[in-house]
Amino acid sequence: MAHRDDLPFVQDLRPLSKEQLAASIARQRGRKPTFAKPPPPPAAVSSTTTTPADDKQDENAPPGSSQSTLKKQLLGPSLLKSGQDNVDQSKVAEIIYEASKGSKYFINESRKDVELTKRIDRILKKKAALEKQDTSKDFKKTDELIAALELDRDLSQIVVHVDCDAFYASVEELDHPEFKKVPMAVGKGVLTTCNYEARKFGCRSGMAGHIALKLCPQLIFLPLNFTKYNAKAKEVREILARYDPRFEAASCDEAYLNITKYLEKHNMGAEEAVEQMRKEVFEHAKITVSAGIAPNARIAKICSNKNKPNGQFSILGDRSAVVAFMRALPVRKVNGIGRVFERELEAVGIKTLGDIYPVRGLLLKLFGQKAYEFLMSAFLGLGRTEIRPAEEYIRKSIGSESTFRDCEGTNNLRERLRKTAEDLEADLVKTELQGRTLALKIKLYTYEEAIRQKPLPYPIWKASDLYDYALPLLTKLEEEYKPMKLRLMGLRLTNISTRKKGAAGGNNFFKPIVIKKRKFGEEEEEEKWEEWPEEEFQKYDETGFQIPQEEEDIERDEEEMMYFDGLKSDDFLAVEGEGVEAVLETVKSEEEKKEEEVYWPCPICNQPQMPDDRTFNDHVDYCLSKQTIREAVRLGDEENEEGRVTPVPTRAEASASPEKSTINAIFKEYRQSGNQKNPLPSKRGRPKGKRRKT
DNA sequence: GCGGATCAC
DNA sequence: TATGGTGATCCGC
Repeated sequence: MAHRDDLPFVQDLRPLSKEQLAASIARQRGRKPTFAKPPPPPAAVSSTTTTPADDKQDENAPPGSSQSTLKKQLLGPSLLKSGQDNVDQSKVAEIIYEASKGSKYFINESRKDVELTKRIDRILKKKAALEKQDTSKDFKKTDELIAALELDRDLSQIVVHVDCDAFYASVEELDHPEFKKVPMAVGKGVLTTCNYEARKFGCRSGMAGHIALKLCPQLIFLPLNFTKYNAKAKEVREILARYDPRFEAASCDEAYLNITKYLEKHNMGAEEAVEQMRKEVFEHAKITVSAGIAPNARIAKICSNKNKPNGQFSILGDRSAVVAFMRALPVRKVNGIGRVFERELEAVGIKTLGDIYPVRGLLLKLFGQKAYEFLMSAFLGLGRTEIRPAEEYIRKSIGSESTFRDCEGTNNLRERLRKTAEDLEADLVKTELQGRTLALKIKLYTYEEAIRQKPLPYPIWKASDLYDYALPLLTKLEEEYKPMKLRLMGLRLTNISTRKKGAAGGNNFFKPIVIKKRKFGEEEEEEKWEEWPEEEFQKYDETGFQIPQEEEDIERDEEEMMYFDGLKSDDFLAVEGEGVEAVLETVKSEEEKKEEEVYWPCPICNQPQMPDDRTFNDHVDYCLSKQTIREAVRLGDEENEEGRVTPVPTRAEASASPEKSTINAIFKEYRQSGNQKNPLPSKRGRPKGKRRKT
C-alpha cells in the first residue's frame, strides 16, 4: 500500500488559515468553531463515564489552571522542544483538546495531570518551608559543587551532533517525489514523523493519527518501512565514519562525532568541516542533515536543533561563550528535561537554565541528589566529550509489547500472553540473549498501567518458559484488577546474558563495555566487563523531532548578574562566599592543567589517572574488577552447568564476592588513606568539598 | 528489589 | 472509529 486512498487529496495545498482550520474542524463535528471562547474544563477524573455533556461547567478557567496545563500536555512531547513556524500553537492546542475530550486517553491524561499538580504543590510547600530556614549552607555547598564541576571542564574537544531532517519522511520522499510538496506523515495510529509541509498544519511526531487528520484533512499517510530507513541510515553513516571512525550512532537518524582529530589532521575549522560533511552526506545519500557543533555532546545536541532543517549551529570558544549560551536556554531544550520536569521547574521559578542560579541552594532538597547534580551540570554547560561506537554500550533488558483491541476473559488473556511470549522469543532468538528476571506489563483499557516482575531460578528465553513464568504474574494482576480488560500486554527480561557459544564458558576473552546513563548524572560513564557483542542488535527506533525555537531574553536578577559578569571578567570566583573562594582558587585553565601533569598512579596498572576521587576510584574499581572477573571465570568454569551459561558478574557482584574480599579490603584502605592524608602525589591537592561517589 | 513514573527516540 | 514500541533511569517504599 503506497498511501491511504480514503484520504481527501485536495488541490489547494496551502496551509489553512486559523479561521479555515477552525471551520474545517467545526464542519466535521457539526458545530460552530469552538476555540473563540474558552473551552470547557477537563473531564472529571474520578469518573470514567464522563461525556461531552460535562461541557458547560467552567467557562473561565484561569491560565494556570489544570485545564491549561493539560492542554499543553495534550500538544504532545515534541511541541515545546520545537516551536517552529507560524503555526498558532494555542489554536492547535484547542483543536487537539476539542478532539480529545471525553476519550479514555484524555481522561487518563487528566488523571495524570491532577497527580502532577499535587506533586507540584508538595514541591512548593517544601520550597516555602526552606525559604523560612537558613539555607546559606546549602548555597555554599552548591557553590563548592560548581567549583568542583568547573575543575573538570574540558573545552579542548569538538563534538558534533548530526540529526537527519524528518528522517523517515525524507526517505519516503525520495521514493515518492510527488509527496514532497504536500503534507505527508509516516506511521499509523500515531505519527512516527511527518514532513515539513505537514508541520505547517501543526502535525507532529507522536501525534495520534486521527488528531493529525483534524488538523490537516489532506494529510497523506505512508506505512513504516524500517528496512528502507536502515539502508538509508547506513549510507549516511558511511560518510560520518570518514570524519570520526568511532562515531556514535545515537539512534537510526542521529549520531555524535568527535571531530577534534579530523580537524587537526586536515587543518580545518569546525564549521567548514561540518559544512563539507553535510554536503557529502547529501551528495551520497540525498537527504539533508542538521548539525550542532560544541565542546561536548549535550550542547552539540541542543545546537543541532537551532538551524533545522538543513543547517548547522555552533557554540565554540571559551567558557564564557558556553555559559552565556546556556543561561538563556529554556530548560526544556536540555536532553533529560521533559514535560513533567519542566512543569516542576517552572513552579519554582525556573524557566531557563539561568534561572537555576538564584535558587541553586534549594534544588538538592527540592528534587533530590541526581536531579540536582544534573541541573547544575546543565547550567554550567558541561557534558561528555567522549564519543564511542554504540556497539560498546551494553543492553540491560529486552522486551516486547503490543497494543490491541480490548481483551478480557481468562482464556483470551492467556492466549494474548502466549502470543506475547512468542514475540519476545523471536527477538531472543535473533539476539541470542536470555534473562533471569521476567516482567509482565499491562495497560488497562483505561490506560492505567501496571508491572509485575519476578526473578527466575535460571535464565530463560523460550516462549514456553516465558509463558509459564509469566502466568502467575498475570493471574496476580487479574486478581488485583478483576475484571481485567486490557489494551496492551508486554513481557520484558532483565538480568540478561548472552547465549553465544564461547562467550563466558571457557574463552575468557573480555573487553570493557561502557554503560550509558541517559537521564541524570551528567551522562557519566561507568565501565563493566562483559563479553564483546559480535553482532549489532537490530533497532526499531522511531524518530522524534525537534525544531528550533526563538528564545526570549530573560531578565537577570542581581545575583545572577554577578555570576555571569564575573565569569566574563575572569575573576568571578571572588564574588562568592569565603568557602567557595577557597575551593575555587584551585580552578585552573585547561592549559595550566596540562602543564602541571599531575596525576595519581593507579596502584594496579600503574597508569596515571586524573587526580580526582571519583575518576580515580572508578578506575581502581575497574582494574579490580578485571582481576576479580578473571578469578570468577576460572571458578565459573568448574561450576558451570551444561547448557546454562553463567552470566558474567557485574562489577558490583564481583566486588561483593567473598573470595575477593582481601584484595578489596586492601584497596579500600588504600583509597581511604588517600582520602585522609592524601599520600598520592599531587602538587595541587584534591579539591575540598568534592564528594565521593559510590 | 519492586512498582510506578519519566524520558528519549 | 478513537493515542506506539523499545530501552533506560530514578524515586519512594
